[in-house]
Amino acid sequence: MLKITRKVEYALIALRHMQEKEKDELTNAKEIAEQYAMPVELLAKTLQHLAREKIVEAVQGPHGGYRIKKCLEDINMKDFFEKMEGPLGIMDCYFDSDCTLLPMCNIRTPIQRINESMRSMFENMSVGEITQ
Amino acid sequence: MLKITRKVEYALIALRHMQEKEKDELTNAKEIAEQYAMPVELLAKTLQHLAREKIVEAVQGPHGGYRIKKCLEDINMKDFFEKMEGPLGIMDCYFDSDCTLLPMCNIRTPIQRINESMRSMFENMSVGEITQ
DNA sequence: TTAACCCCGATCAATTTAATCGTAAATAGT
DNA sequence: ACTATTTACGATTAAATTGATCGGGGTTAA
Ligand code: FES
Ligand code: FES
Repeated sequence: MLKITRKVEYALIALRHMQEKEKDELTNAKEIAEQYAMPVELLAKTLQHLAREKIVEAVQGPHGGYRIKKCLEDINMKDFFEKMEGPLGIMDCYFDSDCTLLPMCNIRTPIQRINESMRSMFENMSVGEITQ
Repeated sequence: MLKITRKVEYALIALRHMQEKEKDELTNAKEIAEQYAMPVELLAKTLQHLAREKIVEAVQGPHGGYRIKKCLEDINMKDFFEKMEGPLGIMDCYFDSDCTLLPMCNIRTPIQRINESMRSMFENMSVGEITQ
């Protein structure tokens, strides 16, 4: 309950790893995967996802790799989570079709409040802050 | 990602339902399950769990049922979540054996910060606030 | 003594998450 | 041009978590 996924974890670790390098220096998936004992393929996919989101830039071919593209201070964690995993809410009903599951639900309003608190907490936190 | 479980949802709905009744009035599992279209057995289990935690009181036998026991304003959501689902953290490594999974993890400290934020957010929120 | 409740562990099913696989496509070095 | 190294990406399989059901108990009012 209330856990983040491996994909997000791998993404953050990779970003931090890249951030510790020179600007423009490339890092390939294998290097990161080895260093942090992650399954290469899954990390690769994660990096590809980050590239699609324009957070990192990919360079193909031998000696290729990834480098950070966007300023990480400018991305907040809520957006980051949503880019990586889709809508952020403690219950699915927060989004699609207003609580269809429990038609008589009596905790709708308070649940929305919790959702807002959580979202705004992550909104006030930048990715850069996490990866330093 | 970052979702609460049905068990917690059912518990909150049940508590709110009970709170709308007279103090000391009993509600049985069947009544709640029917009203909110929940599987009786799962809700029953949830109520039993609440009883074990002394949040509600169970009365056995015919015309038995449950009633709220503890003042809900006095339980914070962090404790409530932990009573219902165990340790609360966005990553397992927050608890048992410091991040054994990724020995070289480079985001330990920031992850702890996020955990603390989340925990304190839920600590400053009472169950009563949610169930009104 | 029976019917209407609660109690609880064990099991099974469904969903979600994690990991792997297979096949491109790009490109630097030769 | 060929080859080795790298990213790209959908499809599939495996594992873990969550949700639901089952089967056997207790308790007690009527
Ligand atoms: S079903 Fe959406 S808050 Fe209850
Ligand atoms: S493994 Fe615990 S924060 Fe990274």
